[in-house]
Amino acid sequence: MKEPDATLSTALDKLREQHVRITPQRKLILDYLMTHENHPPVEEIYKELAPQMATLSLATVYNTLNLFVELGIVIEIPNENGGVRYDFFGRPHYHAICENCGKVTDIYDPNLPQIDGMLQNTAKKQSGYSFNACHIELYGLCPECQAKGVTLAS
Amino acid sequence: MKEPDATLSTALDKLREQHVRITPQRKLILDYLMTHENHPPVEEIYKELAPQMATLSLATVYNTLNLFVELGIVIEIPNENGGVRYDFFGRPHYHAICENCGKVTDIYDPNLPQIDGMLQNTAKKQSGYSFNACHIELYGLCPECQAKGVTLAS
DNA sequence: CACTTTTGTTAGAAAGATTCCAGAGAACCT
DNA sequence: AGGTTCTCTGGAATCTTTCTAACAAAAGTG
Repeated sequence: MKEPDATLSTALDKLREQHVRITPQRKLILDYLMTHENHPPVEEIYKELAPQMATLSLATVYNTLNLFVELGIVIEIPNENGGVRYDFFGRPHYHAICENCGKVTDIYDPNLPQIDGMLQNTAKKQSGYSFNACHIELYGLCPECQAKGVTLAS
Repeated sequence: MKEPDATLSTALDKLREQHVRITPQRKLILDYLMTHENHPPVEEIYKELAPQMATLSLATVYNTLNLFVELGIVIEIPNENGGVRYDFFGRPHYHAICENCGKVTDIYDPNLPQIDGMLQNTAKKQSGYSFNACHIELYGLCPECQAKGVTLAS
């Protein structure tokens, strides 16, 4: 009963629900994001996938990623150089980001729903917003960069 | 005992501590960020300040903002269009961001230090990172856009 | 104080990233 | 299958950010 791509088909269902057409390009990009934990920037996604689909256009990668972000399937993570990395958001999590090497590590925290609730509660009272998503990033040094003896300016 | 620019001089002290020279340009940009709650993008800062300092260069705005981010005086907030907005970070807070109009509202939460501690604790155990900063963004709709009857795609 | 060294600024050019566009092609519904 | 509508492509256009070299200003030295 173990479908290897159970989550992929779930994600595709989500696309169908939103009346978004499922094209080979979208499937390919989604699959790439789901099977890679490296939080790639646009350029990397394009370079990896271009060999598999010779005609894939860079514009399509941009368009598709923007679409996925709008649909909430994928989220953007700010990059040290002002760039953006992409992250398949199948299960809620937050991010540890290394300020030296730029690595992004996912953190799965059982308390996240509760924390999320607290934040939204306070924020709603103070601002009157209604919320539907929460992004958290912790900045610091990864174990490798710590071992190298890197220290931060501030 | 209410210095109107108490926080400005505090921030300038922070620059001095880091042996960063205080130039008119840096002072101008810092002052602008502190006295505006609009979380401006680079372009807006430049447009606003150019009349006040005719020779101000766009490159200097970029350089200065990057410097402030490195020093932790200012933080970057991801923008809906992949751009970046800048936010003077005098007191810890997080952000409510409207997915329709892009407005950013600061949330000051008394529980933030505690929440921050919980997040860092879990993240440290799971990843081995050491942390020194935490960014939280909540995405949703601001009261004005709610009143307009805007609803979100997802 | 002069002198030396370091650091910051400018303006324009260059590099890089992202979006636009029109026509060709593909997905979905019945 | 047919037709409608949406999507993709590839190159150009645009926008954003960084680089460079020359100059200016400030800090440190004795």
